[in-house]
Parts: sequence; C-alpha cells; structure tokens
Amino acid sequence: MARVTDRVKETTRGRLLNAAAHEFAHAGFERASVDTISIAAGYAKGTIYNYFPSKEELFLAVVEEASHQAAAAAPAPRNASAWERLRAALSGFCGWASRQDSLARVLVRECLMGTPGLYPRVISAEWPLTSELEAIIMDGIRDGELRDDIPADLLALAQHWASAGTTPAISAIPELVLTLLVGPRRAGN
Amino acid sequence: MARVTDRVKETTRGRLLNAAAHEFAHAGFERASVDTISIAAGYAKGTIYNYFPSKEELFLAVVEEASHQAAAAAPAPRNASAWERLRAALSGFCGWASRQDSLARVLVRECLMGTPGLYPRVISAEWPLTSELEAIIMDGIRDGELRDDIPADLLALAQHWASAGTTPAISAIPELVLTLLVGPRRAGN
Amino acid sequence: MARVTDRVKETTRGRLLNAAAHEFAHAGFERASVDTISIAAGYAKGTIYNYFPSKEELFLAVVEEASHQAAAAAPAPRNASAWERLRAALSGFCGWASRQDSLARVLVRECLMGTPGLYPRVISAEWPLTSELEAIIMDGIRDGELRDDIPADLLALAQHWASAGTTPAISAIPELVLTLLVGPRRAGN
Amino acid sequence: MARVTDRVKETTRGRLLNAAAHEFAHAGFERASVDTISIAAGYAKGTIYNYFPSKEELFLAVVEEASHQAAAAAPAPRNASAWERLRAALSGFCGWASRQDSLARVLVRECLMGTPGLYPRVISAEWPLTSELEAIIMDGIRDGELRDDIPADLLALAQHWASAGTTPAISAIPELVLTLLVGPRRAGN
DNA sequence: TATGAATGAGTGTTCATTCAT
DNA sequence: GATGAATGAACACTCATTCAT
Repeated sequence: MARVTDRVKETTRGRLLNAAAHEFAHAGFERASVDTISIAAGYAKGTIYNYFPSKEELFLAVVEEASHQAAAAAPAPRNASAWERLRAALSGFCGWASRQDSLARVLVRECLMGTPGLYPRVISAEWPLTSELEAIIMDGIRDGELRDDIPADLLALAQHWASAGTTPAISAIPELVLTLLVGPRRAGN
Repeated sequence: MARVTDRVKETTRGRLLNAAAHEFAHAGFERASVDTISIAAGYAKGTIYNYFPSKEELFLAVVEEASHQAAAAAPAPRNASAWERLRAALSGFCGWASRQDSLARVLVRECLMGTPGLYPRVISAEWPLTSELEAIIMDGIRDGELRDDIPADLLALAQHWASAGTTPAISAIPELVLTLLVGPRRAGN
Repeated sequence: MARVTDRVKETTRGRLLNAAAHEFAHAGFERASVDTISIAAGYAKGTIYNYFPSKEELFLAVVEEASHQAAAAAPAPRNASAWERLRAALSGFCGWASRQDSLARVLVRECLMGTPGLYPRVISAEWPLTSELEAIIMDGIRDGELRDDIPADLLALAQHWASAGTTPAISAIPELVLTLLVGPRRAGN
Repeated sequence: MARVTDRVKETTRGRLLNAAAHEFAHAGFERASVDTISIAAGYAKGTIYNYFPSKEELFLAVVEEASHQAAAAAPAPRNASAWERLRAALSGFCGWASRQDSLARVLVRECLMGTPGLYPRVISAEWPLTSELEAIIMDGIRDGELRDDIPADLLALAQHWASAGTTPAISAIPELVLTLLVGPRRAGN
C-alpha cells in the first residue's frame, strides 16, 4: 500500500509542479496565484500546502526541477574541447527548453529579476545547472581555449546587478557589450 | 507665487520619483509599496496621488525619466563610425548608470520581466533611449559596418521569450550564444 | 459531505445577508462598511468576498432577497377586485415589513435615493415585487375599477425626480398632492 | 470697505451654496465631493472651509437656504380656506421647485433618506418650510375642513421610517395607501 | 481672503495560508 | 490525503480637512 500511496503522492506533486511552472512562467512569481495553480493541476485550493510549505518553496521547487532537467538534458561528453562540450550542453538545454518552455522561462526570468529575499535561494536552486556549465568554462579557461576576460566581466556585471552591490567596474561594460554584439574589435576601429 | 509653487511641486515630484526608482529597483513593480515610496520620499501616504494617478503611472514616469536621462547621457557624435557612436552611447549610458543606479535598474529589470499588461507601456516609455540606439545600429548595418545577422537572431530570441511566441528557431541559439560568449568560431573547433 | 457544506454555506450567506440588510438599512449604501457587515455577521473581513463579488452585488442581493420575501408575503387572490387584491398585497407587504424591518427599509430607501450607477440595477432587482403590483394595477385600470389618471401623474412626477428629466408638468403637482392628501376636490372648494 | 468686503463674502457664499446644491442634488450627500463643489463655484479646493466648517454644515446650509426660499415662495394668504392656502403654498413651492430644481431635490431627497447622524439636523433645517405647512394644516383640521386621520397616520408612518422607531401602526398602512391611491373607499368595495 | 499642497484615516478588495471535516 | 470555508494582514486608492503662503 505504501508503494501505491507513494506513487500517487509523486504523481500529485508532479502535476502541481507542472501547473506551477506554467503559471510562474506566464505570470511571474508575484502575479501567480496559488489557487489558480492548484485548480489548473486538478486539485482544490488547499492541496498545494500538503506538498509545499509556501508559495515561495513551491517556486523554488519548480526552479530546482527545471535546473535538474536542464542539466540532465546536457550530455557534455567528458573528453572533448570546451567548445564542443559547451555546444553540446547548450544544445541539450535548448532542446529541453523548446520541449519544456514553461520550465525554461521560469529558470531564466526570475533569475534575471533578483527579487530581494528570493534571489540567493534561486541561485542555490539552479546549482545543478550552473555547476555543470561552470566546470566546463573553468576547464576551457585553464586549457587556454576560452578567453577568461569575458566571464570575469560578466560575473562582475551580474554580481553588481543581482546583488545590489556597489561598484564593480561598470566602466568596463561598453567594451564588453560591443564585443558581444559585433565581435571582437578589429584593427582600425 | 506661481514660481515658488511650481518649484516646490517640481522638488516634490523629483523626490517622489527618486524614492520610487529606489523602491522599484530593489523590489520590482509588484512588491513595491506606494506607501513605502511616499514615506521614503518624506511625504505621507496620499501625496503620491497628487502627482501620479496610479502606481502604474508612477512606474512609467520613472521609466520615462530614466530613459530620458540615459539618452541624454549618451553623446553619440553624428559623423563617426557606428562602432564609435555605439561605444560613446554605451559609455554615456554606463557612466550615468553608475551614478543613477536605481534608475538604471528600473530600466533593465521590468523590461526583462515582460509583465503582461505593463510590458508594452514600458517599451513605449523607453523610446527616448531605444530610438537612439536603434538609429545607430541601423546606420551601422546599412553601411556594412555592423553584422546584421546577430540582431536578427537576437530579435527572434527576444520575441520568443518576450511574447510567449510559438516557434522561432530555438535550435539556432547554441551557436549564437557561443559566438557571443567566445567570439566567432575559429577554424579547427 | 456536500449536503453539510451546502447547508453551512447557506447559513453563512444568510447571516451575511441579514447583517448587510441591517447595515444598509441604517446607514445607506454609501456609509455602510463591508468590514462592519462581516464582523456583525460574526465573520472576518474577507469572508463576504467568498459569497459576493463586491459591495454593490451584496447590496443588490439584499434588495433581491427583500423583494422576493415581500412578493411572497403578498397572497394576492386571483379572482377578486383589484381593490381587494391590492389590499391583500399591501397587507402582506406590511406584515412582512414589520417583521423584517431592515429588509423593508433597504427596499424603500435606496429606491428613493436614485444613486446614479446603482438605481437601474436596484429597479431590476425589485422586479419580483413590482411586477406583482403592476399586474394588479393594470388589471384594475383595464376593468375601470382604478382611476388611471393618478398613476400617469405619479409616473411623470417619479420620472422627473428619478431621472433628472427636464420638464414634465411640475405645475400639475399641487392639485395632485392635494387630492392625495385630502381626497378629491369637493364642489365648493 | 467693510461694505464691499461683506458683499463679496456674501457673493462667494452664494456661489458656493449654489454649486453645492447642484452637486448634492445630483450625487447625494455621500457621493458629493467638496473639491468638485468649490471648483464648480469657481474657487479652489480650500475656499469652502472659509465659509463652512465641514461638508455636513455646508449641506445643512443648503437645506436651510432651500427651505427659506421654498417658504418664501409660498404666498399663503391668511384668511382663505385651508384648501386654498395649501394650494397656494404648494403652487408657490412647485413654481420655485421648477426654477430651482437642485435645491428642491436636495430638500426632498436627503429628507427621505434618514441618514443616521444627519436626519434630525435636516429636519431642523427644514423648519422654515414645515412650520408654514403645519400651521395651515392644523388650522384646517381645527376648522373641520381637513380630515385629521391621514396626517396622523402619515406622521406615524414617517416617524417609523425616519427615526428607526419600533412599532407605530404599520398595520394601518394598507388602508391608508389605498385611500391615497384610489380615493376613499366607496360603499360596495 | 483665497489658495492648493500635504495629510492620513478610512475604504473596498485580494490572496496566501490555516484547519476542521 | 484532499477539501474549501474562513481568515486577516496587506494593498492601492480616496477625500474631507488643515494650514503655510
């Protein structure tokens, strides 16, 4: 019986996560309604609270689920060039993203939002995905295959904007953005 | 009398916009509280409504103000290369952004959020800034100085994510992102 | 389970309507406070909104309930003189009114107020009662039992005052009012 | 100078009362806005408070003004039959009412409303008008010209509804209303 | 005296959360 | 375990009123 019960619970949890991903993806964290999610999942208002202690925890569970799926979708062959491994990881991610649009949106959107109390926990919940990418990039930099300047700048930029930090090198952004947009500066510009 | 009154009103309006920028930047549109903004500006709860008809209009006023300031901070010399003009514009923008962190954050944050009813109006309010950049980029593309492939892809990507659109070429993203991150693929990769 | 739940809901709804009738009767629509009504009914502030979508709908529900009760309290024997039927209807109404003073007051008060956006809906909600009386009066007029002049005049008067209409025969009022007050003018006056 | 100042003040007061009558007539006491009244009168928001200590006092001043005008418009020749005097008074009232529609509406509307804290003061403010009518009716009853039953019943009815009183003779209403509507009961009904 | 910017108590309404069934 | 009625803190917004100019 326990087996059956557990399977049922897992199913319910899965449906709730699915519906939550949908709602969060389309409405954002604040505008999303717990009621709506429960009902969309085919349950009543209160059922969510049998599975998740709060709206915030539900959201983080969605992020974590998305992060796990995204990481799992990136094959990342061990012994290939960093370029190939990144391409593979990104291909996997994008393939998954186009199949699981809602989850992918949640992953990206609120990650960019930096909502005060929520952001650090979102970052934590995204660990399954980010650690994978970070490892590849670090390997690439160590082997001299990837430039190490951009990640540093991007990191500074991201940190500044995400954490309401005070100063890191905003003055370096123009060059960075231009490089991103039009490729590395060619002689003569 | 009118002179004095007008100056006072302008001051008050400015303080309210400042406080609002701060609050919106740190909490986002939804979480921001009108009361908190008023009090942070040194006024009582209702004062904001003597200046802005609603929370939404207040937010858009902040976006517009930020957009104007950002555009004004970009010198953009007429007869220079697109690269130089972009660099100048972005330098101006970043210089301003580091001085007016709150405004800059507002400009970027909710723009990335795509909040359903709000997004189109945010885009409109950002016209002073976006029209400037658009003009430069279009010039650069026309003169063959800027690659026109990336904007196209970016546009597709942005459209997909911003508008919950259905299909545009997600499979093209990996190559694109890699190019953005590490420069154009070199022979041998 | 449904049985129990439904009975509970009906009880709650009834208590809310009761408390609302009381409050609306004594304070009028505008002055009545939704909070006060909820608390007077023994529930918390938000409970009302589980049963009625807005203060206005709550008010109209009260009017409708009152109208139904008032109509039901009027026996109105089919084949009697209009006079008898009217007397019966009015007796029923008055008996009910003295038992359900609050409801009766609501029925009369805001009906006389002509509150701009509310008035037409109030009139609609009073249909159960007015249609009954209208039918009797029309029958009486058709049979020549009731004078048809006064209703016409009263209608004009009511229209003028209810709809901010422009002119209808105010000059005819004195005679009308006197007739109502002291009976038809006798020869010699 | 005092003369001029006084005249100006009187003019201002008059304009405010006029605008207030309009607003109160069309929106009712609660919905009427002090701002709107001031502006409609051609003054700024705060000016009303130089003339009337509160919205309520302003309203009562309007009622009183209306009552005075209404009484003054009723010639009421001393030595005529009660019927004639009533007719004259009502004719005067109605003539005035068609010229001063707003004032007349205020007089009637809020008088019928019985707003809790306001009603007794409204009744007091209407004294100039009601005392006149009361005198005529009393004379008429004393001389046997007017039936004394109806005013008594009407008084009871009015008192019941106006003052939230508890009992007076609701059961007598049906007969009364029928008499008012179709004339005194004829033999055979 | 007239002004109108500032006030803040009060309103209707929402919604995450609880808990008895 | 699922339910959904009840909750009440929090919100955006209104408007009568004050008072410095």
